[in-house]
Parts: sequence; C-alpha cells; structure tokens
Amino acid sequence: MDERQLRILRELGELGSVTAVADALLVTPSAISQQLRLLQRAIPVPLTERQGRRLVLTDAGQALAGAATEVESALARARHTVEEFLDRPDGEVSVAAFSSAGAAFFPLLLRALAGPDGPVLALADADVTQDDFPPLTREYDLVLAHRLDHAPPWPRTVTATPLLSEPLDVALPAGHPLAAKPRLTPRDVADQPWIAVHDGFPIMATIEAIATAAGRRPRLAHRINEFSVAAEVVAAGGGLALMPRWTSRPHPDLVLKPLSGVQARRRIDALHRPERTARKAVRTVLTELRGAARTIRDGLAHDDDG
Amino acid sequence: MDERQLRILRELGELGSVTAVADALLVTPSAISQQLRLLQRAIPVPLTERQGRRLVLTDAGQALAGAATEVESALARARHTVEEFLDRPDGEVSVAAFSSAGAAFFPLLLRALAGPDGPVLALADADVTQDDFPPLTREYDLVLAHRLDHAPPWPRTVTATPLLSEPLDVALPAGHPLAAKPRLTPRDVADQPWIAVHDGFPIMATIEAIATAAGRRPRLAHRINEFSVAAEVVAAGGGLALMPRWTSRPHPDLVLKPLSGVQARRRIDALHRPERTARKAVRTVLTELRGAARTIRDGLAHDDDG
DNA sequence: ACGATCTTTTAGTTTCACTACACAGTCCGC
DNA sequence: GCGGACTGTGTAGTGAAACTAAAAGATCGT
Repeated sequence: MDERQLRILRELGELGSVTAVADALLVTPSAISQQLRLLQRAIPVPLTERQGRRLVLTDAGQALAGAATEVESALARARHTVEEFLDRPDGEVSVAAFSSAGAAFFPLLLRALAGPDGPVLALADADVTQDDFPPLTREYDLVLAHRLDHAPPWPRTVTATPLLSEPLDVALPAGHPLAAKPRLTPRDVADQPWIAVHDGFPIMATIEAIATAAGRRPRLAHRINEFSVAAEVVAAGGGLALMPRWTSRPHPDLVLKPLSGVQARRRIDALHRPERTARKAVRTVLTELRGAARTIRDGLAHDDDG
Repeated sequence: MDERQLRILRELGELGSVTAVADALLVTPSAISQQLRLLQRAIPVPLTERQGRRLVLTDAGQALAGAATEVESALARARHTVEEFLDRPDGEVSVAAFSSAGAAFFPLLLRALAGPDGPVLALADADVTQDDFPPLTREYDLVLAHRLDHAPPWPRTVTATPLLSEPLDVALPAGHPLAAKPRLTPRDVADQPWIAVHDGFPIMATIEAIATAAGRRPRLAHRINEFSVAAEVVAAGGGLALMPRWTSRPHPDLVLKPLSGVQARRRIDALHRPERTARKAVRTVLTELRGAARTIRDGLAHDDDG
C-alpha cells in the first residue's frame, strides 16, 4: 500500500471508472487495473466491485479512500513546507560580526527589528583572521567581515554584500604634538611606535603600507586586536594606532586624524552562503544591515549619546 | 518527493548519519545518498550539509523532515483504516429476507439491536426464486433464504449459516372435516385442491412429494406466494396450503396440522459472501439472527401477543 | 444480435531503486 | 604527522516494479 495506489483508489471513488482514472492520471487503464490488483492483494476484504461494466468502491474501499485523502493532503503540505519555511518572515537569523562591527551594527539592528513578526536575531561576535571569515558562513546566516581595499577578494563560495567603506584614521592622545595638524602624512607617523593587530588580521597591511610610503620599517610596539583596548593604550601614551572612523566609539582623550598619501580604508561586507537569502527573514536582516551602514556612514549612529 | 525520500530525510534527522540511516532501512549507504540527491534535486535550497564527515539536516531539511513525519502518520493511519473499518461495531448492516422470514426475524432483530453503538440495520424484503437468493449477497450483507431439506445445497460462492429447520404443516379452515385429526397423512390430503406457490419457489416440491406419496398428481388450484394471502384464501375455503409452523403469524380461522409420512421441512439459512463477516457489525447481526432463530423455534416469538 | 464501451489479462519494455565497488574527505591514535 | 578507520559519494550493472500495447472477456444499448 503506497501513495500511488491510494491515489488511484481515491480517484476511482471520485471518477467511478478505471478508464476515467487512467485518463486523469495519464496512463493506460491497464496500469490502473494492475495497481488496484496489487493494492487489493494487501487487503483481506474487497475494496472494489463490478457494477455493470464499471468498477466502483465497496464500503471498505471508501473508508480507505478517505484515509488516502489525508495521506495526499499531508504530502501536499510537505511539498509546501519548504516554501513556507523560506517565506516565513519571523525565523531565526544568526549574525556574526567582528568586534567593532558588532558594537556598531548590533544595536542598530536590534532597534530596527524589535517589532513582533520580524526575524528573531541571534547575534554573536567572532574575531577571527581574514581567512576564517568565509568558513563562518557555515554556522551563521550572515557574517560581517572586513578586509582592506586592496586585499584579495572573498572566495567565490560566499556572496559578499558591501556595507561600508570606512576610512582608517590615526588615533593619538589629545595632547600629542601631531594632534595640532588637521591631517597626517606617512612621514609624520612612520617613526612613531605603533599598536598593531595580531598577525593575519586585516589592519596590519595598512600599517606596513604607511611605513613603506615613508621608506621605513614600522615600529610595532604592541599587538592589540580590540579597538577599545587599543584606545586606552593610545591614551596612556603607548603609541599610535589605526582606528576606524565611524565604527569605534570615540574615546574622550583621543583624537582621530585622517591620513593622506596612502589608501587607508577598510571595507565591511556581509558574507553569506548564496542559498541563505532564500529565506525571507535573512533578506530582511540583510536589508536592515544596509540601512544601518548608511546610518553609521552618515554619522547618525551615536545620536542617542547627546 | 515521495514517501520513501521523506522517510530517509526524517531518519537522517534522527540518526544523524547516512550510514546509520542505511543500517536502519536495511540498504547500502549508496542508496541513501542517491535518494537524498534525488530529493534535493526537487528542492531549491539545501536540505543537508556536511558536518565533518557526517551529513546533517539544515534548518530547511528539519522543516521538511517535520512534514515527513505527518506524511508517515497519515500513511500509518491509512494502513489501519481497513482494520478499523472492519472492527467498528456500529456500521450499517443490510439484511434481506423473504417475506415470512422477514416478518418473523426483523422485529426480533430490531429489538435486539436497538441500543446505541450497535450495528445500524438496513432491512429489506426480497421474495425471489430459489436461484436468485445467492446473487442477492452482492447487494446485501446478509440474506435470509430458504430451501427444502432435500433441495440442492447453496452454491459454493456463498456461505450459508443454518438458522432454522422448520416443519411445514397443512393449513386448513377450522371447520374443515380433516381439522379433527391430530395429524394428516398424504392420503388424507392428496385429493384436496392446493394453494401452491409460483414456479421456482421452494415449497412447490413438497406439495408434489405429498401427491406422489399418495400416488396422485396434485390439484393446483391457486398460485400464491405470500403466506398471509394464502391464509386468507384457505380460510375462505379456496383449498389447503402448506404453511411454516413458526414463522407465519397464526390466522384465527385456520388450524395447522402436522404431516406424517413425508419429510415436510424447510431450512432457513443466512447467506453471505465469505468476506462480509470480516466486519464485526455483520458478525454481531449474524449472532443475533441465530438467537432470534432459537426464540422462534421455542415458540417465544409472539409472546407480546398475549 | 451486434457494435460500443469498459475492464482485465498477457507479454514485452522501460524506469527506477538498489548493490557492489572504487574513491574522496575527515577524524583519530600511535 | 601519518597511516588506518570511518563516512559519504560516484559509477556501472542488476533486478524488481510499473508501465504500454494488444487481445480477450464482460456488459450495455439499440
């Protein structure tokens, strides 16, 4: 007793003849007859009986045909389950971000998607090396990753949605001699001690580019990934650091000065497996991420700070 | 997307590896892998993903696996539908009977099965010739039929449950000269005019046997199938008639006298197709029919008449 | 009685799920 | 770190199952 045989039985109940069922199912009457015989073989009481030259259902056959209808509707529901799953606006969407992007984007995202019937956010921070961003898309629907402008592009296995192209400024103590200048050149800062990131993390290449532009080798005094930690060290006179202009919360004792002469920008992208955007909820979050990026770029992110 | 593929997907969700599913379903992992691939071909988003060297369900896969469970339970219900149909005590049971059996059995049957949760009776009278009783089992669950003791048995296509072996008495007007005798011989009645049944109906052979036993040819004055009609004609002096001792309601102006010397009995059987008794409701009615037969034989049928 | 209609049977073909086997990726212990 | 165990996947071949075609059997209407 399989789905097809039950289907045939139900059709026979509705259409009232083997020929009609065959026409409806686009096969020969012979096929219908054979399948009915197979179904009957599994059941100890007659399901059909001849009525003149037509074949109709017995009471037992009608009972089984009724159950067949339930099987078919369950199958139809199963066939629609995937689309429904994809079209649900309120599914859980997991988003991973490296620290500074999380600090900047997560609050905006939570605020934008606070209402009911929207995606349920599952946020996570993930500070990994450049190469480890793409694999994160296996675990998270969306991954906020960053890379330098001239770094190699993301692998083809992931889709990258550009969110922000953010300048990297030089952070220095408010009382520092260089703080008086409106903008800094590589020669201004090449001899200063630098607070760099760990190996494999994106900002590193820019520090090296600055030193190279001035014909020096960079003085790497400290290795600190976390911008908030680095900011404190800069304020305490530990050295200079490159800091993103928009996504790091301003430190009261620090000033950010733009660099000229070298391309010092990082790109923030949302990475994801292509199929993830089949889900409406994921598309919604991605749209909100772009909106948040505009907010951040236009300097509206910290409005609530007065 | 068929039932088997959904089954495989569900098992994969529960067991967590292709090999485990293969073991559970008694096939090779290759077969599982191929079926998963076929299922995936019909769905635009990934249902499974590698996790180390194992294969697990994606969220979409889990959604579909959930729907698969419903399909399976619907199929399981379908597989049990027939048995449930057979085990239901409250189905409709159709019973056909020739006139006198209906008059005697139907009231007892209705009284015995009056309660709720019992079979719903669909009664019908059917006065047909001997040969036409077996075909009635196509239309009715149970058919009360009668035949003479020495008549050929019912064909093998039907099952016969013996209910009653009933003497046939000679009915004569209360004032008839023969009414004084306690029992009658063939010679007593052979020369009397008879009220016989139509050709092909069971009682005929016995009338002929009586005449033959006396060395005569029977005088067939009238042809009346219905015992109640025949009784009125006998009472009016139209002739003698053979009447069943128990299943005909006594006529006030008639007496019934037993015959000796010839075997004058009819058998009342319940005929049915063998598979009909697969239904519990039919078995219940058959049991009640046997009980009713005892009641009739023991003369308790007309208790309510005072 | 005959043709039309419907179902069933039989034989042959096609389709499809499966096995066997080889191979590739991943984990684990020495 | 490297072979060996484990897990999943691809390929060719096999067998079962569902189908078509053709013919026969059954029933209806004229």
